[in-house]
Amino acid sequence: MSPETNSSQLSERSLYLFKALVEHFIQDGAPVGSRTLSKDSSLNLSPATIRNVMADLEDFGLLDSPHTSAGRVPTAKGYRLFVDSLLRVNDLNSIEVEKIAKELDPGNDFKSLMQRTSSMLSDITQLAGVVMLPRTEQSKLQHIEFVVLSGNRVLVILVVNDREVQNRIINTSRTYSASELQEASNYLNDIFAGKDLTYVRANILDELEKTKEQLSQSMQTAMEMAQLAFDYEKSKVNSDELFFSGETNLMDIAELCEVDKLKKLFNTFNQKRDILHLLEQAISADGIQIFIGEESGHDVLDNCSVVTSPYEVDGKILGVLGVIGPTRMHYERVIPIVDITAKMLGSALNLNN
Amino acid sequence: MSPETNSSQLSERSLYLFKALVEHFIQDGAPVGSRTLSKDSSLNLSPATIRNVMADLEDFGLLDSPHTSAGRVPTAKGYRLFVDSLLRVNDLNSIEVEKIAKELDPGNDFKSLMQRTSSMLSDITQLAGVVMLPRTEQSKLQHIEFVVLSGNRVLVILVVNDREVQNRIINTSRTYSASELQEASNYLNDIFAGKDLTYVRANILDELEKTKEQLSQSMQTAMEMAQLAFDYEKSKVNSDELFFSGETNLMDIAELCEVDKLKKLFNTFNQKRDILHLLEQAISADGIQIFIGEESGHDVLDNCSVVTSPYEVDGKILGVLGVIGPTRMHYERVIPIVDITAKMLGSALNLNN
DNA sequence: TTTCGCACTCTCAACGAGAGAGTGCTGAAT
DNA sequence: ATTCAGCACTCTCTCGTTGAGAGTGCGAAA
Repeated sequence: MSPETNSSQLSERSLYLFKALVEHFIQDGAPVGSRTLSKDSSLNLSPATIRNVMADLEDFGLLDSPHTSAGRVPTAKGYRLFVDSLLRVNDLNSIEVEKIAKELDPGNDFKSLMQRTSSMLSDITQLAGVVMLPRTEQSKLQHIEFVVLSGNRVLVILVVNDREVQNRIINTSRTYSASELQEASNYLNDIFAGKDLTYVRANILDELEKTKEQLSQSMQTAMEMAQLAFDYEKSKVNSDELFFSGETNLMDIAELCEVDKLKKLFNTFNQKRDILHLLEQAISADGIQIFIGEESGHDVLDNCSVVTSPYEVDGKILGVLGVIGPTRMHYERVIPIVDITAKMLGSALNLNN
Repeated sequence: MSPETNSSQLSERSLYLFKALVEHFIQDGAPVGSRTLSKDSSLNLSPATIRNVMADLEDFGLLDSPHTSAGRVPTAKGYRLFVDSLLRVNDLNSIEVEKIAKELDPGNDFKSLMQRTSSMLSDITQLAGVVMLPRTEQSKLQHIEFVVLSGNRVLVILVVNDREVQNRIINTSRTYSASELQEASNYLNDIFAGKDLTYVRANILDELEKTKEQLSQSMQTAMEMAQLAFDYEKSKVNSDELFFSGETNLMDIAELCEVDKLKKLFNTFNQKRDILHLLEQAISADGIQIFIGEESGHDVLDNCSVVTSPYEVDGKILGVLGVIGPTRMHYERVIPIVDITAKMLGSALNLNN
């Protein structure tokens, strides 16, 4: 059962044939028979010999046959061995690297960059692209600002992490004047700017106590506002952001083209929850990570593989991006694309700072 | 060819039978034969007689038969007659009205309300829901604010129409201090708050000239910033916002369940352009509008109908919402749902003010 | 004008035959 | 001990056929 069992107990030749079979299957999508493989592989073996080898591989759980006379197909375990030990990844040609670089022009809009990255991934791989931007634990409050709206409503604007802007509207019990709120924001910026959001939340009450004693009206106002604003933040589901694109590319994949499977898959995308969960597993990996078929634990992803890589700025992981496609995908092409995209997105974000 | 031709030249009985046929087809989705209709309709006519009537209806272009021995199916023109002249709309029962009302709790987040409305529509109809929020021509600037970011970047925050917040980051040629920008925003708020965005854009240059003469440094700064900010606005595509949901519901519809049709349809949703175009046509209509099949001019919407209604606040149309489903949908149910949702969304937004 | 009867058309599901692809096993050759 | 040719076997897929079922159109009768 240990992964070593496979590669060590199998002969060089078996592995060579296995690799040839997987490549053939990825190319054609049809079960591969002994005859095909005999003609295909450079070692001159008869179909009969190859059949023996294939029977061994099937015993190891690397291959499966849909039915008695239908050639062999790699299992999830087979794919795992393939991507872990046998696959040789292509280098991307420079034209494609250029293309990726061009699409990742940082620009000024954070979300648009994420969206473009996702689109680019799906475009270039003809699969579904996904970029996750986790709600960072560490959120440094940079600036807080209040704007009076009509009807006892106040717009709170938080600038976080030198990049991200959060807006929320709070209902207040009484009408505040613009100058009052100006004072409040000045005060809050003075004490909380540069602090972590969780710290801010935790210390509002303390500050409120202090200011009560000092009885300054403006500070009192500031604290009231802040409390409302950050309560809202707390109540808000801590939803990370996920940018999909090219889901429809998956509709061409023969393995998935039954409508009800597609429906389940698309529903999963829409809910985001499961995909998030999957990507969160990848966030701690220090490079390309590949989830194959059922391995991921989500049975909608049968016949699907997810190739992911975290992207980082200044050695700090910011998020995860990746590609979702059929298990039968061109890993040797997809892997370097995901890899380089993650790196380039990282540096694009770095420039942005 | 004029719509009157149909209803006037056809006998009462023909129309009655036609209506029965359409209702039957909407229910079952199978072509309706003369025998079925004979048993179904309360007027006691033999199948043969009904066949004669159906032949007439076919001549009028209201019915079609997939093949010689397969009963009849309504054409787009037939549906048009049906929804325009024959349909009697159900009243919604109060439980459903309650349900809609509950989902449309205004809350404070504008976009979330739109999203919830769309979800609710798709949920309750089991079709695809869509809510459009057009980028309003009239955008009153309420407040402008600058925040210094690192690296010569400045965050511009515009509050527009007492509700909407726009963020953009601009690159500046030199570093500005926080107090400089504070002064700038004060100045800009003084002269431009309450004005229309297009007016602001148009008058920045004029003001710039004036301030040049006065040579005040802070005003000069303000104008420079404003110009950068509003140039950005100009370059930004004037993209209206569209909230879809429940697209996957359409995967159950028998008429659409071929994968390549679905793919085209979903691509259309993703591009948004065509759907926007369609909804924009509905914005000037003063109530429910129904696009049937190819009528819409977008051939991906073959076999689809779109039921729309504009929603308004204070008599001013804010946007359009609707439902996309098969031509064979329960109009008598969908129409009142769309209608009441539009009205309730209108009043929810009104409360919000 | 309505209806009955009848011949006709078209689809669909079921069935069976045959081709094609691929296997596993056996026994001989290397 | 490998390797491999031969062979019987199995399974799928396609195609043609067939019969049932549904529905039509038309002409003649009521």
